[in-house]
Amino acid sequence: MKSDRLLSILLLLQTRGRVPAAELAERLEVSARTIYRDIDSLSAAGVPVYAERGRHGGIALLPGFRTDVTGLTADESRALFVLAAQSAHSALGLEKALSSALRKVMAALPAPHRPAAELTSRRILVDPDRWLAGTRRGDAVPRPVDLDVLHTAVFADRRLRIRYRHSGESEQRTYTVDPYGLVAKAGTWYLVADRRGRPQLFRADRVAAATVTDAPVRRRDGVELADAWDVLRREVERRPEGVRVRARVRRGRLDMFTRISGASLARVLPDAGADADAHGAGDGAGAGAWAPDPYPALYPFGALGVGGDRSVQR
DNA sequence: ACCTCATTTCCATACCGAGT
DNA sequence: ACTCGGTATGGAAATGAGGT
Repeated sequence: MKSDRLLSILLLLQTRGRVPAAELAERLEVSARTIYRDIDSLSAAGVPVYAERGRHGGIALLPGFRTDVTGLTADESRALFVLAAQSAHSALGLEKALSSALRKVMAALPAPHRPAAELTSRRILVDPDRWLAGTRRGDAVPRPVDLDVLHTAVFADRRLRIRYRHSGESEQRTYTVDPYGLVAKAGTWYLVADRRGRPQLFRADRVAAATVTDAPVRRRDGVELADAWDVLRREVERRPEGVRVRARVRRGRLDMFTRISGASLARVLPDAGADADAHGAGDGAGAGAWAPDPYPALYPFGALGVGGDRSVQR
């Protein structure tokens, strides 16, 4: 425990410069007295750490002192910061641990690697959750060359010219866009970019061709990938499109049904009675369910079967 | 000179393992 | 079971540096 804390202190000091003992104590959940003892231990171990008294004082490392405990290459460190964007950590209650781990990695990275790792965390997002409407079709993987070009434009801060095929259209359109970054949403890559100053989402596997231009990117002030993504994600999930479906599902399987379909059940119909055996149900009544506007999309076909109009609606 | 804030010193408590 | 030594931790007062 103590050795872990000593390492945390060391890396915090590397990252932040001078830090008051009270702040270290708060962050590491011990008393300031314990922090001072840890500083003594670090000092005894040969770490050039010193305390500065008075107003604006604090604990600091001698200028120029750094540890490099990772041995990571530039690409390896960038890969770590892509992983770090996953919300799964918060779902597991590991958000704090992740933040602490990243702080350690960032602090321990060789100085030349740090800007790239930091940039990666701002230009790449991984959102493992499926769209509310449950997009399942295709799951097409973009040709590597497409993603490479998009990737290059994002990190080189250049405008991008793309030929893009919209959903349901056969012809391609050409756009010049200002990329914020790439987002992996449920395994599908998207380019988040401004087109004529407005944020737009482009599925990477619908980008037929892409060219990185010489023109520098024109991003809106103060807008980061996460902000633009948040706006676009909400827009997509508000869209009232999709397929209206009425399905028969065993009552005991409703929970699994909504989980698999990725949709929220709008209404459970009264017991379908005579149709109860339609799927060989032995455990009770059938239930009709469909999703009304504004979320009418369900894609449960195949997995559970669809009863068509056999459900009874009162 | 006085005040504020950060560090240091002193002392007490808790816990653990080894020895009796 | 008890004692002892070592380690870790926290509270409170003292000390010191810098700002006004």
